[in-house]
Amino acid sequence: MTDQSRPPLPEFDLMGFTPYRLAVAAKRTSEALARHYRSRFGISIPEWRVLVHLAHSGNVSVRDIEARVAMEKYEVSRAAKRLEEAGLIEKRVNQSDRRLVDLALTAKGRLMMAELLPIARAHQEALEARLGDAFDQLEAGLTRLLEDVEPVPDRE
Amino acid sequence: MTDQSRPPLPEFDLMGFTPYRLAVAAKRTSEALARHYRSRFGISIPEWRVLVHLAHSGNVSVRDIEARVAMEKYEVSRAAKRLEEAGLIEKRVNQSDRRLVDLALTAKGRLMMAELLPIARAHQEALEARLGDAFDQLEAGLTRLLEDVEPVPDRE
DNA sequence: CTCAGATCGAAGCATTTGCAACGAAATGTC
DNA sequence: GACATTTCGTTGCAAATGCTTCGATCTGAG
Repeated sequence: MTDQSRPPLPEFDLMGFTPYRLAVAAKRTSEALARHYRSRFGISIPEWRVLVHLAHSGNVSVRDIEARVAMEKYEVSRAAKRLEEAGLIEKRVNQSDRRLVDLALTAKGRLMMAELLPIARAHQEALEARLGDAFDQLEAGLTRLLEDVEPVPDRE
Repeated sequence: MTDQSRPPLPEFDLMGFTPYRLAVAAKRTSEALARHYRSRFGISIPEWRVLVHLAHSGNVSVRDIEARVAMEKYEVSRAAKRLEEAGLIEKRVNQSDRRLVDLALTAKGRLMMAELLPIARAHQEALEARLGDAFDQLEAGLTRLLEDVEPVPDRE
């Protein structure tokens, strides 16, 4: 019943499977920084993404962030809720369209980001330095991949 | 209080941040296939990884899989539990070391993988074809990244 | 103006995840 | 052999996630 050799299964190497490799690479490269802002500020990755977006885009709605960052709207909504509870952002109903909620960093949030962004940048630079030439190749590949592969094909 | 312009925050572009780009790339490239085996067989990504490993490695323990695939042992354990319940693998206590649990595909599991592996391979080939030259660059970058960046640095 | 339909964001609910603690079994020490 | 230590795998519990539904608001047609 646990026959592992009868009909020869097609060879398939997970280590050479690009989606898998990308997942591992994503996890490894984000681990160190994520751990940092997690232990230092209690921030999760979705929250971090929202914060970064707010850091250079002033007032934006949940919808705006959903459109730009690769996040579902409920992720943005929940991240925003936690960030508001933590006093890092402020939510305000947009007066010209009251369905929209404008998000903006509070002073506290700005302070935190002022500390965090340089660290993130340093991480990026460290990664670039470590990979050397391979970094440019990686980026070229990623650029092609991200521009080409549809965001959500959504077929069954 | 929602002052978004006072102390000029460092510029930081999330779209150019490699960990973010990798995460998006990983999600997009795995989406289509994951949806496929999910709707067709009710398999999740962790389960898929365990299955692939078993497909070409005969009897292995949870520990073995944890070491090879980028998964925590509890993920492997839980995936194995679900796969056993689904009748796709069999768990058997290793007789020479009874702490170990040997995992192996059942006939049903082998049959499923015989159908799934060619599809996965086709996805891989489609991706390679679509990216063209950029694929080789991507792979070169990933190879460097994966061999170089430590699995779990684990510093505070 | 009225009302159907679309859009925005929040929330309920079931499932999954991460972490820590645990029991069982093996190993090493005396 | 007795006992502390380590290894293996599982599980309890709290938190996070994904999906769907919901209410509120806006838009457009008549």
